Amino acid sequence: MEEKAVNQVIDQVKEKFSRHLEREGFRKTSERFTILEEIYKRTDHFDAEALYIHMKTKNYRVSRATVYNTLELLANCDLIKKHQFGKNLTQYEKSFGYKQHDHLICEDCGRVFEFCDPRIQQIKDVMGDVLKFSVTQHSLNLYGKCQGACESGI
Amino acid sequence: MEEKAVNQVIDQVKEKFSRHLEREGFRKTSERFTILEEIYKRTDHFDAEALYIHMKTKNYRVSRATVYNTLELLANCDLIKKHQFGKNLTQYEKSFGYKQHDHLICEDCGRVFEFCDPRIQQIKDVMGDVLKFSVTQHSLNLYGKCQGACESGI
DNA sequence: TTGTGTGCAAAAGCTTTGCATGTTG
DNA sequence: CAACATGCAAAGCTTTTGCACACAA
Repeated sequence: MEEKAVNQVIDQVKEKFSRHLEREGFRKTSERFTILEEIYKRTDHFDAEALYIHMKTKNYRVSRATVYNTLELLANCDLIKKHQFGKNLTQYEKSFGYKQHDHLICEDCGRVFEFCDPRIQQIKDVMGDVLKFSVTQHSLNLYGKCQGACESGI
Repeated sequence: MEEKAVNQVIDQVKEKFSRHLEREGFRKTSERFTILEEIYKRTDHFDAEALYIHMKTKNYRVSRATVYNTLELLANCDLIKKHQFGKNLTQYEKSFGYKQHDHLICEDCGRVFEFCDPRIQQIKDVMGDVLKFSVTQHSLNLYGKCQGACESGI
């Protein structure tokens, strides 16, 4: 059953978050776990405001400040990943259990697609070596036009 | 002489900008050319506010609105390139005559370095093909720590 | 002369901060 | 119960917009 799997993942990420908060000496508040749960129940890419609205819609009593605060904490323990897709707006995606991937952004419809290519890892390794730079992370975005859904007017 | 070369480039980019404005039916205002000139006299990466302050310092009478407007025009004709290096702030760099390159950003000191790797072109080609996506541009940033200047405390 | 571009200031959009109150450890 | 987290609203920062005036075509 699909939902069972989702719940399993939610248990795992809560556990991981819990350990992170403990390790760093932060408090385990209900808001933090609720936000994490809602993120993992939902899909794909979102921004802070959308998440805030979502929480409000579900009648949770949270503030923007807490949303931003929690997103920061979750990013710090790799439960979500921060992105910028060409706009001055931070977008997030859940990252637990996801394999490394990069993004294709359609300049027409704004949709975000994902892809993997091992060459990016090679670039990181080689460049870190050559330039005496310890690379911790990267961001690769390809921009263009999706010839599928978008061009057929969907 | 170094300065002579700079002036030659400035003449070339003004010419290119002029043709672009003509083609698109925009007016050739002194502000637009002055901003272009100041960008090409200066170095590397900058943001809109820094450029605005720079113009003010030089006693040019310009507004932020015109700076933003002109940056947009220059980006549209490939005389400058827009970037976001992990902050919600658009940064720019002159791009005329520069070969394709990507960026390494030091998470400690914020400095931006450049590198080239042909593999990125392969990724663009292959992914565009596989995913039926016409890739027009990309952005690849590597984040980490520069073991040189930064770690020795400079 | 006509209408686009400009300067200025105000507004908008995303994010952070200050403060009083609530909750965790 | 002490310190940290929260909610709320205000402030901050980057970017955009509205309007009257200036100037390119």
